[in-house]
Amino acid sequence: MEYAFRNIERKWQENWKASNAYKVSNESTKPKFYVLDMFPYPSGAGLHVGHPLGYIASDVFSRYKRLKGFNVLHPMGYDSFGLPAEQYAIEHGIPPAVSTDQNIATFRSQLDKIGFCYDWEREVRTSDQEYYKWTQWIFLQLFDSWMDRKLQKARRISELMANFEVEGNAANPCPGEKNLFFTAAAWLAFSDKRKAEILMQYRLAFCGIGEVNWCEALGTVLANDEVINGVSERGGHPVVKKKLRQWYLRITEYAERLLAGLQTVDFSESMKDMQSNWIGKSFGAEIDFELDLVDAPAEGKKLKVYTTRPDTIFGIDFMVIAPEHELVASITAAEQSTDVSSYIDYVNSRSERERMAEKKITGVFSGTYCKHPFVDRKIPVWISEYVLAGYGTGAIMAVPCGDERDFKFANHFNIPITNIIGSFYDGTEANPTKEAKLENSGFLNGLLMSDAIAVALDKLEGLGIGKRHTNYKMRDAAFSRQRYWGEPFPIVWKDDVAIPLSSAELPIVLPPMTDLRPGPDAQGPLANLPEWAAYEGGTREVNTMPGYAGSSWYFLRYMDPNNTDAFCSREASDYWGQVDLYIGGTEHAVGHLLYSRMWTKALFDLGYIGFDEPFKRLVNQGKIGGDSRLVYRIRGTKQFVSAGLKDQHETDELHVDVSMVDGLDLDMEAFRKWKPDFAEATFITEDGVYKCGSRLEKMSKRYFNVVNPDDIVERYGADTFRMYEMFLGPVEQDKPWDTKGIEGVHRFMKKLWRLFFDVEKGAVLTDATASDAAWKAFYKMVKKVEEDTARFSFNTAVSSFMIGVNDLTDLHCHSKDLLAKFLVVLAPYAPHIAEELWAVMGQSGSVLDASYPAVEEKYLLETSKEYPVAINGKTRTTLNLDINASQADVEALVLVDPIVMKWLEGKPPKKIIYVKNKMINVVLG
RNA sequence: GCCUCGGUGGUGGAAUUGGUAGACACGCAGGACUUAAAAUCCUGUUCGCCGAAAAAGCGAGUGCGGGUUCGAUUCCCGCCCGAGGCACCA
Repeated sequence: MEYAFRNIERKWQENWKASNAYKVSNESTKPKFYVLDMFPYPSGAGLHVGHPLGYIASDVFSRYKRLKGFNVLHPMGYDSFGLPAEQYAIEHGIPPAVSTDQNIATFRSQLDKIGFCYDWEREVRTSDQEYYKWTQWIFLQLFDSWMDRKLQKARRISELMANFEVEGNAANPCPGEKNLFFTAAAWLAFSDKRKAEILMQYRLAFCGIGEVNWCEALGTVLANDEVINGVSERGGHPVVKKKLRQWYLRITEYAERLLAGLQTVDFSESMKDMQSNWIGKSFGAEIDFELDLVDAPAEGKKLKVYTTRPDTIFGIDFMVIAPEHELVASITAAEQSTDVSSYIDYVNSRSERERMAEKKITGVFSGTYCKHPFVDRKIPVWISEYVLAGYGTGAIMAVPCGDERDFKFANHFNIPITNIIGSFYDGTEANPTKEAKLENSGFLNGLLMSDAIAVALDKLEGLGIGKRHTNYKMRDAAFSRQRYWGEPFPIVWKDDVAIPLSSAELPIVLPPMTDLRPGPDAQGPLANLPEWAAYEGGTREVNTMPGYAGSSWYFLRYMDPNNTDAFCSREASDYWGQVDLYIGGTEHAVGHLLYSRMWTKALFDLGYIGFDEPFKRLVNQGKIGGDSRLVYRIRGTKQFVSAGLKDQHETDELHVDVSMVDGLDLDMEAFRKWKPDFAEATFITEDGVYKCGSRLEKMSKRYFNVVNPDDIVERYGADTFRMYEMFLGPVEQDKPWDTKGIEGVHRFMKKLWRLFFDVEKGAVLTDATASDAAWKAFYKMVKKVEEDTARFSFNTAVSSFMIGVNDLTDLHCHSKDLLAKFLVVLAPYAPHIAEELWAVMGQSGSVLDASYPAVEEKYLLETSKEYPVAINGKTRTTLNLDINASQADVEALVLVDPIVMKWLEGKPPKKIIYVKNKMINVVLG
C-alpha cells in the first residue's frame, strides 16, 4: 500500500470540517492559549509559497498547545478594506466589494489546501458591515475621550467639560493648542461653537487642518509612498502639499505608555527599537531668550528654543528658527526684509522630497539679535530650513563647536565659533561629546558636561527662563483618507461642528458606488453622492477611515465574533485576554502594531477590556525569496546562449518562468511555446543542455519566480509542504525557496509510511512492544521535538523527526504502542498523515485530541559515554567511559590510551581536564 | 551617519549553558535492484597534504586581525561585508 497523500488529505479535510474539529468554545475548563496570525490583505495575486510560512508556524504551535491540554484560539480573517481594490475598480470597473469577495474566495481555497486548524466560524472581514459597525463604534469612543495626563488615562469628554466648569483648563492644558488657557468663567461664557472647537483640541480622535500630498492632475490625495521624488508614482504628475481638513488619532498622548509598555512584552530587540525610535523620546529643556529688537514689530516676544544640551549654553553663537516659524515675519528687520522674503519664497518652492534629497546649507539672517542670559553677547537669529517647524519649538540655539549641523552652518556663513570644550574641539569639526570639562562657560566652568546638564537646568528653572521638557518625534496619526473603500465616519458636520452620530445608528453603511472618481475640493468619492451625504440639515463626513482602522482591533473581535450588542463582551475578552503568540512580518513594526497597541490602551482606559497590551509575544517570520531563472539572448538575434558560454557573446538577460526549468536546465520546447516572441528561438547549449542563470530576489510576478502553494500541495501533499516550509530554516530568518529541496522531506514522509505499511505486504504493524533501543530513539526524538517546538525552532524539530524515523527504520520497529505515540508528536506538523495512520491503527477518537506523550526518562539513562579526548584542545580520539567515572579513573585510563601516549612522547602531561558528560582534555607540558 | 540583526561546506542549514564544527536535508559522484525507467536501498562527499587505493595519519578551517581560556562558531577589543529600520529630531 502506497502513501496516497491526495486521497488521505482530501478525506481528512472533509472529515474535520464535517465534525467541526476546529471549533473553539469560550467555555472550557482548560487553560486558554491565543495564537494569532497577522490577517492578510486579500490581494488579487493570491498566495505564493512565502505567505503561509508564518501561518504554518502558528498552526503547528496551536496544534501542539491543543495536544498539551490548552483551549486554543487560532482564528483567521481578512483585512479587506484598502487601496488596491479601489484602484482595481477604477481600472476595471469592478466594484471593490465584488473583487474583494472573489479574492477572498481564492485565498480561502488556497488556505484550505494546507490544512490549517482555523475555526472559520470566527472569521472576520474588516469590510463587513457587522464588523465595521464596531470599528465606527470604537471611533466614537475615541472621539468622546481625552487623555488625563496626570492619571495617564483616557477619560470621557463629559468629565472634562465638568472640570472646565469648575476650574477652567489650568489643570488640564490643551494638547492641541498649547497656548490656550481659560478660566471656568471664560469657559461658561464661550459660545457652543467655541466650546466644540476647544473640545476638539482634546479629543483622542479629532479633526484638524493638516498637510496632504495633493496631485492636481489625478485630482486626488496620495499617501506618502505613492509619491516618488515629488511626483506621483502613477503617471509622474507633480504633487504639492495642500492643507486639508483631516481626522487624526492623538497617539502622541500615549507616547509615554507606548514606550513603557514595550518593557512588558516579548518582542524582538529590533522590533522594540523600531518602535522606540519612532516614538523618539528625548529629554531636554525649553529656554526663553529675550529678543533684542532693532526695528521689528515683535514687541515683548521671546524666542523659545528646545535643546537636549543646556550644558552648552555658553557656546551659543547664533539662533536658528524654521522658515515656517510664527516669529519669522515679526522679527525680520527692515533692512533684511528683501533677503528674508526671497529666502522664504525659495524654501516654499522646494518640495519636502527635494529638501530631503539634497541637503544644501541655506539660510538667511533675520536682522535681529537675542540676548544671552549669562554673558553680555548679542546672538544673531537666522532662518534656515535645517530646523524643522514640527519638532520641539521650531527654533534652536546653535552651538557649532558641539553640533555638526551648526558647525557646517557657521562655516558656510562665516559665523565666528566659540570654543567651550578646550582641546576636545580641534577647529575642523564639531565634537558632540559629553565627556569634556567646560571652559568659557561662566558658572559651569570646570564641570564635566554630563554633570553640567542638571546644573544648567536648575539655574535656568531658578531664573524662570527655562523648563525641563520631554519631546517626542512621533506625530499624531492621520486617520482620514479621501477614498471610497474604507469605513465611513459616524460624523455629521453642521455649521463646521462635527457631531457624532449615536451608536444606535451604526453601522453607517458604505453606499454602493461604481464610479469611484474623487469628489470636488480634494474630497473622497463619497462627496459625489450628495443625497447620501445629506443628513438632517447637515452633511456627512465624506472621507473614510484608513486601512489600519479595522486592523487595530480585529484580535478582539475573534474572541466574540457574532456579538451584536458589543464589539466583544467583557466575559470573552476576560477569558481570552492577551494574544499569547502573534506571528507576522516586520513590515507592520510601526504602523499596525503601534495603532493596535494604542486602541487597546484606550479601550482598557475606558473599561471595555482588562489588559492594556494586546500582544504578549511577537514572532516575526522571515520572507521567502524567489529563486529566479535567467536566459541570455544574443543581442539583436533570436538565439539564446547557455549560461556557461554567455561571456563569449554580447547578451541581454531575460527572466524565464521557473516552472519551465528543472534545476538550471531549461525545457527548451516549453520555452518556445511560452511567448510568441520565443517561438523561433534557437539555443547554444552545453552538451545539449541549456543552463539558465539564477538569482535570488523578491518573489514577484514580474520575475516569473512565483511558486504557488497549490502546485506544491498537488505534487507533494499538504503535510510535505508544511514540513518543508518548517524545515527550510529558522522561521524568523529570510531564506530562498528551493523546490528541489522538498524531495528530501517527501522521502521522509514515505519512509515514515513504511514503518506502517509495506508496498507488497500491507500493514506491518505488530502488537509486540518495542525494544528498549527503539524506545530510546523515540523518546530522544520526542524530547527534542517538544523542546524545539516550544522555542519555535521548527526546522530542527523536523530534522529530529527525520533522525527518529531513520533510527526506527534501522531498528525495524513496527510496534503499535510506540508508533501510536509517534503519531501524536507528529500531528502538529503533518496532521493528515497522522490522522490517517491513527485511524488505520484503530485508535479511538481523533489524533488532534490525543494526549502528548510524556518522555520516559528511564529509556534515556546512559551508563557510559563516548568521551572525546582532546590533546591541547584538539580532539584526537574517543574513550568509552562509565558515566560516573572519577577524575582518577579517567586519568588512569587516558594515560594508557595508545593515541594519548603517542602525543605524550613519554613525558607526563601538565594537566588532565575532565568535564563530566562533556569531554576530556590532555594538556601537554 | 545612527540603531538592530546577520556572515559556518557546492546549497539550505545544525551545534540550546565556552566542551567532538558541519547534525538533518538538497545537490553531486559511485554502486545495488530492474530489459529499462520510476521508486527504493547502499557508499562517499569541508579543503589541503601523504598515498596506486583503502585505512590511518598530519595540517588548515565558522568574514578579517588581535585578545581571554586547558579549550572559542559561542566571550572581549578593533575592522570588513550584507540585510532591515531611522534619518537635518537640535
